[in-house]
Amino acid sequence: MKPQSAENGKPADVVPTLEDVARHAGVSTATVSRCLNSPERVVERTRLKVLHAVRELGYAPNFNARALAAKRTNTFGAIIPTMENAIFAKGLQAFQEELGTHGITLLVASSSYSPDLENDQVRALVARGADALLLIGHDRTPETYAFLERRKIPYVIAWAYAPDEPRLSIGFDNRQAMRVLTRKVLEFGHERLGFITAPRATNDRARGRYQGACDAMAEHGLDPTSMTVRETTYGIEEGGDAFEDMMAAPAPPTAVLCGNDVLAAGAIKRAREMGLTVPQDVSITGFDDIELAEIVTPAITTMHVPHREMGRRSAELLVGLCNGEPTGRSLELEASIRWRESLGPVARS
Amino acid sequence: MKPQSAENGKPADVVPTLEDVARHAGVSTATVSRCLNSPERVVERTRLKVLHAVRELGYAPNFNARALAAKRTNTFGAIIPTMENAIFAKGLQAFQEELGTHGITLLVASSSYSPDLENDQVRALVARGADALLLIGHDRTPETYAFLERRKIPYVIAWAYAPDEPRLSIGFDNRQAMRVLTRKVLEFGHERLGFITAPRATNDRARGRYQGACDAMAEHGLDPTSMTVRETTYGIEEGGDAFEDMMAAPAPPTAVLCGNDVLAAGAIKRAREMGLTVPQDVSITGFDDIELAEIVTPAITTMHVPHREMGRRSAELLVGLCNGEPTGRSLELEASIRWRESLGPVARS
DNA sequence: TTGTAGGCGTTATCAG
DNA sequence: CTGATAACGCCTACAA
Repeated sequence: MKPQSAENGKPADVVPTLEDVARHAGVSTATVSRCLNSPERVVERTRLKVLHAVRELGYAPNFNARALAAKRTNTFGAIIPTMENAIFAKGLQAFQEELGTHGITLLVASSSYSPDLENDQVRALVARGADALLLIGHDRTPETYAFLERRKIPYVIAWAYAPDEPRLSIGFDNRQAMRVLTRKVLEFGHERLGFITAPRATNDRARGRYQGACDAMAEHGLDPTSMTVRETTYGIEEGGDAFEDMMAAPAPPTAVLCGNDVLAAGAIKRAREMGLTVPQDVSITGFDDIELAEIVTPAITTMHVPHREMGRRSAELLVGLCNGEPTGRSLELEASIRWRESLGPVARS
Repeated sequence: MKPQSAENGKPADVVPTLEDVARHAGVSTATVSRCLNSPERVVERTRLKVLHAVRELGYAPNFNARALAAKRTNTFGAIIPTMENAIFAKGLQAFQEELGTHGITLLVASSSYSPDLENDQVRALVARGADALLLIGHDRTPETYAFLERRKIPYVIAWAYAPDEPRLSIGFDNRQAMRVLTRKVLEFGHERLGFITAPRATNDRARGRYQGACDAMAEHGLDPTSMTVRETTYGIEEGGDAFEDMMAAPAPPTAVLCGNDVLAAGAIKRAREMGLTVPQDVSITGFDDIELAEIVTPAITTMHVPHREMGRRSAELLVGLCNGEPTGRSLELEASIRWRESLGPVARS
């Protein structure tokens, strides 16, 4: 069965190319190309003719061929650790919106918190012609950084601003933020603290947050090592398990700090199931301020991070970089506490 | 400043090409290409030599060029209405996992529930060489369908199985599912129902769910038009607003059905803020069974949809289609009620 | 088993 | 303002 024609009588299953359009319009391929890319460089009459042919044939430029020839794709890539929860959704949304105003398309990949997978994703995105990349946090394999440098791909690190990291980053100081939050917890009179964190080995944000809590304890004259720590993967259930486990100790914490809101939501849920009242029996705090934090009962007192601002600024910076602007500066944004209901004074024992 | 050399003394800022590798290894480009794509067709000795050169130069194939020449990208695309909440996350995850086992990469785009935007995304993905597409629901512009047909792009529609739709789809019957859920609500003695739905104009799932509720009412001898309906965009707050508005009526509903869990979560939250107890004062049901449904207090009685199964099956079907298997059949999956706490008997008045 | 060479669909450089 | 024509980086018959 040979390619024939569609029901409308037009040639159908041949994907029209520039050349088809050119022939159809009686001009050269170069002219068609110009019509599409810099319409002002061709006279109205020809332009109309060409545009007509384009419509007639249902022509759409082949992106791959274009990228190959033009060495620019107007596509940026973003690699986030996970799409499973909303932690990065809002920031990414803002990133995309800002890119949109510059006519740039966004490709998203998720690494499942695996540096090796992230490395693959970076290569895949770059191989696809991504002009620039948005990355989350500083921790990644040296190979990835080496690859990025060698290919001279502009990239920015979001969700983390660390004063001592050399790379271009836009975000907040995770360590400092958690230190501030922990101080508040301590000011409520809590002395036995618990800390539930995501795996820290390859996650500088999680590490920073943990260290921030330790900082605050030390400041307060408490021994950081007295803090009960549970490390667990993301997830409501996981957070709950860690919490339950922690509360089974002879002298359980009176306040449990969670490295993120998902974990905190899990802890709160489990507390309820265990018959504990939050914050009367135990205080729980979160981090990130995703929608979940407001929904849960009691609502989570958490650290609000500037999701949208990070996304928007990252886009601006990257666009600038691609247009040859001198490499911008890292940008520190503010995170601030959102007071809600899950943190209260220590219970009298 | 001219391209010089990196710290390791190797040429650096030139992106290595097949030809570079070939020269470096003392073979032809064809051989290098074979080493990468069908290693078994080249003897060990040469292969090692080539692989060494590849590593040495940090070579990574240019995807666009490859796609251009091979006319196959091993890339599928998925366009979902939103990434802002978790509704599609789990299914997409499963889709991606299944594709991964076939060596296929996934590109994701989100349409913000706009058919026009979706049309753009489809074209963008196809222009980028997507071999196949995952789409959500049946509603989209005729242009989009026409484009897909003309380019002969395999695609499958997920999240919706409608017996009377001709296109290949994998999902559940939204209408039937909501009808079942509504029946249960009615069996609890509720007669004044409220319905909060996402915009139905360009969303067949939302429409189906609404109709299902009407079906059940009619079955039950109730007038479907007596149901209070509020249509609102996705979002916790929006759901809350719709709920509050609805409850302000002289004879407010005793049970409010929500088109999805996000809306239901908003309703529950607002109910609490209004001093209403769920389900004693008013029952609320959701749809989708995303994580949120379990977290909220009270936990939402909702319709569980086969997220992962839809994702996995869609991937299998699409892979088959790309390998020239005869076009598969649409597949209806089951949705079933998850009983939790937000639905109870009608209050005595 | 390996090399040669043509072509994939665009863009960009130069003449005309 | 428009038309040849040479890249772009890779794949794949076809030959050797």
